Amino acid sequence: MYLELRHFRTLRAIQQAGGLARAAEILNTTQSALSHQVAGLEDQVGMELFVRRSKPMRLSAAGTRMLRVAERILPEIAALEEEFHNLLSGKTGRLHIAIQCHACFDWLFPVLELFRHAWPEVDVDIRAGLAFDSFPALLREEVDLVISSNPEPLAGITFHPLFDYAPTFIASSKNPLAAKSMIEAEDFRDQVLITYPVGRDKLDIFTELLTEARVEPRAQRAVELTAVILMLVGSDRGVAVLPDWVIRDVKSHADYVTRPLGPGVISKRLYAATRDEDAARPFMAHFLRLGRSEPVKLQRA
Amino acid sequence: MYLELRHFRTLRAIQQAGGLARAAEILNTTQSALSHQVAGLEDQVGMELFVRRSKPMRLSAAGTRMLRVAERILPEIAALEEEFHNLLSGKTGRLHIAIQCHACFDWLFPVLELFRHAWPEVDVDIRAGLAFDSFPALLREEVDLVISSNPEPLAGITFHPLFDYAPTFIASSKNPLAAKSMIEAEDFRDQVLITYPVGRDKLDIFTELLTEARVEPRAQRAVELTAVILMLVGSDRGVAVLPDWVIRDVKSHADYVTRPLGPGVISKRLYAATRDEDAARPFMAHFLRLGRSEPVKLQRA
DNA sequence: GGTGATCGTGAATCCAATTCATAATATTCA
DNA sequence: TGAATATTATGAATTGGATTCACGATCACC
Repeated sequence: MYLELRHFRTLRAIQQAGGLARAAEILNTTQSALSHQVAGLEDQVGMELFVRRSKPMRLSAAGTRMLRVAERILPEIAALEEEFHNLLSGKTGRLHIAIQCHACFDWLFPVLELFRHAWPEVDVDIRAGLAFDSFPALLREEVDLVISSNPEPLAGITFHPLFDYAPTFIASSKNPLAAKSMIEAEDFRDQVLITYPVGRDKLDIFTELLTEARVEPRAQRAVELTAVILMLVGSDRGVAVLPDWVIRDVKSHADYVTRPLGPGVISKRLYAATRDEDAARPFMAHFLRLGRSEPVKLQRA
Repeated sequence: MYLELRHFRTLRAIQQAGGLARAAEILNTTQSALSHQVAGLEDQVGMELFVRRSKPMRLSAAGTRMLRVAERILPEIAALEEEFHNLLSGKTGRLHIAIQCHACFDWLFPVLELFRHAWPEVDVDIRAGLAFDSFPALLREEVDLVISSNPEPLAGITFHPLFDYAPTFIASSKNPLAAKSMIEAEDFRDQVLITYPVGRDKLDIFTELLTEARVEPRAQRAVELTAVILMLVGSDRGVAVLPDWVIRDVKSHADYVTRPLGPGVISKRLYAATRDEDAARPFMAHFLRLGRSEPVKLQRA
C-alpha cells in the first residue's frame, strides 16, 4: 500500500469541496485526474473510500478514518513549510553555540538573554562540548557558532572578533607570589596550577606564556567550574589564570590578589566562528553585534 | 513547495542507514535515485537539507527539522495502513446503529455490552436518529446498521430477522378499558394515545390496527422516553401500545393492566438492516447472532 | 422527463522519477 | 603520499504513473 501526501490532499479537498469537480479546482487539476486518483487509491487500500450511491460522493467509513489522519498530518506539513519559509526569510533558525572557553558562560548568558527576546523563534542552545572538536562540528552543522580565542584559517569558516581580554593571574593573598606586582613564566614552576579540563592548546596560560618559556608548573589540576576554581584558589590550594571579566568579581576581595602577566602586555582576542554563509543571516548578525558590545558594557558595570 | 511522503521516507531512511547507498537498499531503489531526489527536494525548499563537507552526508539544521516531522508523520501513516489491514481482515470496523424503534434501547444495551467485549476494536455507536431517514443513511454509510420492524425491499440492503414481539396495550388499572380482555381498534376512539415522537408509519399501533380500521384516537401525545410514557399511563393520562419486552417490567404492578391487541394474534418481527456486503463481515455476523439470541434470553429472565 | 451537474472510462499524452553508466570527491590504510 | 575503497553527483535515456481530453453513464432536481 503506497500512500502519498497527494492522496491525503485529494481526500481532504473532496471532503471540503463536497465533490470531485470543485475539489479539482482547489487542487488546480481536473475532475478526471481526481477520479483516476481516487480509483487508484481505492485499489491500493483494497476498499471503497467513498460511497457513490448518492451523487455528490461521500466518504465511507474507511474514508473517514483516512480523512482523520489527513487532518492531523497536513497541518504538520503546512507548519513545516511555514518554518522553512521563515528559515529562508531569516525570522527563525538555530543558534547552537559551542564554547571552547569555559569561563565564557559569564558573559554569554546575559548576551543570550537579550538575544532571546529579539529572536524568540530561534532555537538557542549552548553545548559545553569541550570534549569534541568544535570546528569540524561547526562545518557539519552540529553547532552553528563557536566561541574561541584561537582562530585558525579554515575553509568555510569565518572568525568574527568580539572583544579583547587579559588573561590575569589570581592567587590567594597568602601566596608568596602576592608580593610580586607582575607574574612571569618562571613564577609558576613551584605552583599548583588550576585550569579548566581542556587541552593546553586552549589554555591561555600555556599558549601565551608557559609553552614558549618551557616552564612546567609543579602540578596541574583540572577543575570544571569557575566557582570551584576560585574557591580552591581562595584557600591557597593553587593559583590560576583567568580572563579579567571573571576576576572582576573577586578583585576587591581581601582573600585574593590579582596580578597582570608579563613581561609585556598580554592580551587576547575572543572570536565567534560561524560558517561563511551563516554570517549574513539577520539573527546571526544580531548575535555578533550583541557579542561585541554587551560584554564590554558588563565589564564597565 | 511540493512535499511528498516519499521525501520524508527518504529522509528517514538516509538518517537511519547513514548514507545514500544503504538507504537505497532499505527503500528498494538505487543510490542515484535518492541523490536526484534529495537534490530535487533541496531545490523545492530552497535550502540544503544535508551537509556534504564530510563524506557520509549528514542532516543539516533544516534537515533535522524535517526529519522530526517525518518521525511524527510516518508512524501515523503506518498506523493507518495497519488499521486498513485490520479493516480488511475484519478485526476492526465501525458499527453505528440507527434505531427506528425507540424502545429498542432496552435490549440493545445489553447486547452491545456483550459485543464490546468480543470486538473491542470496533467503533460502536447508537444514533437515536428518529429524525433522519435511516435507510438512505445506511446506504450512504452514515450508519452501518438499522433496527427496524418495517422491512422494505431496497437494493443494496439486507434485512436480517432478529426476533418477534407483540405490541401490547397498556393502561392504568383505573382506565375503563381495563375491564376488557382484548383491545380492538374501536377502543382507542375515546382514548388519549401516548406514542414515541415518530411518524405513524413507524408506530405499530397504527400500522397494525388503527390505520386499516380508520380509527382516530381522541388525542395523540408524543413522548420521548419510555419511562415517562409509563408514568403518564400509570396516572391514567393516556394509554399506550408498547413492545412486550417493555411491558414485562410493569406487568405485575397493580397500577397497570396489560392486554393483547386483537382481533387475531398481532405479532411483529424486528429486523436488523445492513448493507449487503457488510452482512458477511465477522463482527457484523456476530452482532446479528447476539441480536437474535440475547433479547429472547432477556425476555425469559 | 428534460436538463444540468456529477462521476467513470479509455486512449493519448506528458512529466517526473528512476535507472544506467560514469565522473567527482572524500576516506582509509599501507 | 598514493592506491584502494567508499560515497555522492551528474547527465542522458528510459520508464511508468499521473494527468488530460473527450465522451459516456448516471443521478438530482425542478
